[in-house]
Amino acid sequence: VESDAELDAVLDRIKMRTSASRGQAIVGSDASPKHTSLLLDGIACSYERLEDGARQIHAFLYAGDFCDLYRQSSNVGTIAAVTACSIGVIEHKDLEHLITQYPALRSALWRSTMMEASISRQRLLNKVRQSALQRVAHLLCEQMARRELVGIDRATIPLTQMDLADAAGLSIVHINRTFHKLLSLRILAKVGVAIEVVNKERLVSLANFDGRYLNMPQLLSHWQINTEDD
Amino acid sequence: VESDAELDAVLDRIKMRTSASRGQAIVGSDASPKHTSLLLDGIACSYERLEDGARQIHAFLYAGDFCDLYRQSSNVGTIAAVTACSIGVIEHKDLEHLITQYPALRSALWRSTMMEASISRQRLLNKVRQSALQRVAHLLCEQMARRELVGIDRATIPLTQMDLADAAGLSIVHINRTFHKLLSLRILAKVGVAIEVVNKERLVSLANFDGRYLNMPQLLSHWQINTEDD
DNA sequence: CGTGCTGTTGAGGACGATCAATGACGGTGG
DNA sequence: CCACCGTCATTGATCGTCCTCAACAGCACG
Repeated sequence: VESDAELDAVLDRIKMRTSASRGQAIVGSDASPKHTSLLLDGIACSYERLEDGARQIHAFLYAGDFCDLYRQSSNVGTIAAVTACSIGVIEHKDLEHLITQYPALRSALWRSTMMEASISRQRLLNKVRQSALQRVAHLLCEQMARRELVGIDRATIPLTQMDLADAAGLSIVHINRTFHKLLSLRILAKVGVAIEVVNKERLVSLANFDGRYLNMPQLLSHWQINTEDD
Repeated sequence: VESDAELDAVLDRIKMRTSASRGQAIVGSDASPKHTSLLLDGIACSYERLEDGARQIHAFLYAGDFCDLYRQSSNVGTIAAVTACSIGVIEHKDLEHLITQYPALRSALWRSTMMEASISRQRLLNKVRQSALQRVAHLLCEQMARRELVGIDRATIPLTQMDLADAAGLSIVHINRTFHKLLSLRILAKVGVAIEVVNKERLVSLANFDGRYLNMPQLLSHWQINTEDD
């Protein structure tokens, strides 16, 4: 998400690397750990357990995302691996040094916070009053867009139907039926446990997806811009 | 939302006051006006028109809220008066002067942006997989909490059932039935066109409402705090 | 060879949308 | 004063979407 120089500087500060496999927690409910986790590879998700035991997925994380940014704003919650993940750990102290050294870093962090906010707002629109078909389509479009931003071209999204269900807020059974409808429409295809998007145009038009909300930097108003140059 | 000294300074810069009555737009879809509107009195809402003509209300605004903060993050949208409103207009130039003069102002603006993000995230949780009864209850709890923050004690919320419907994403008909259920539970009462909360405890427990997410300042992590002292 | 996770399929039922009609109230113009 | 209109609230009936319960198939892993 950051530019080259800053990225290298950040990667330099990674003291320790961990890995996690599907289902394992990356960041638990520790109040305030002394370190920050940066997702280096794989897909993770930020979720919350509801009273009835259901799992509500707030967001999916890709390589380059700071895990704790997502947690702070959702107040409470867990970050867990969705696919095999590799995680870098950075000390808070080091990160703060970096921020004073590279002011652009702070803006980058802000930008990703804003992006997450924008995503959840967009989701809000799409969850209410939209059919399950559109919800799922939109969710998949969002993943495609995020993957592109991180430089992944493969049209294969390694999410299970359960992941979709928990993220879309629909029952597994209904996700399955919806999924099959998308199969019969030749929009998706099955690749083992993963989902392949075979007709992106139709997916986008079905979801009424407008990826612009993911590219916010230009859209930020003068106040945000102000914070960048001090 | 701001503290005394800053508030006075801001109010001092108000060049012009406008008023709007129910339904009138306060901020239209102007790309980038040269001024910023501050809601001084009344209730407004930030909404968006969907393709099918339905109105989706993103947020309700109370006295002290900057209208444009809400618009920037929802990308596009309109701010309209829900009750009779009084609006103060501030030039961008003046506002920027104020920000350099009172650094705390910037944090205040950020905080309210974050609060809005937090609200929409919370809404997301409550819209999906919650019954209409709980959705409405939660929405009303949110309004009560926001009103308290602004210093309004009256338990009478001047929203029509249509406003509720558009904000909750439910049909007017169903809102009406839900509303009557809340009446028969002795949780709400009718006061003319407005809604009165007669049993707040039960409303809160029904909605499973945890107002903590509205008081974010303490929750903000070190990165946010950093932006306050430079 | 059992156990667990994921996916699949059927049947019944709850919730909320939509359509349609009606009532209540306030304002406006004749 | 009254007829007319617009907004908001109310109520009934029907229907589609999605949930829940329940059973079962495929597959990996021990």
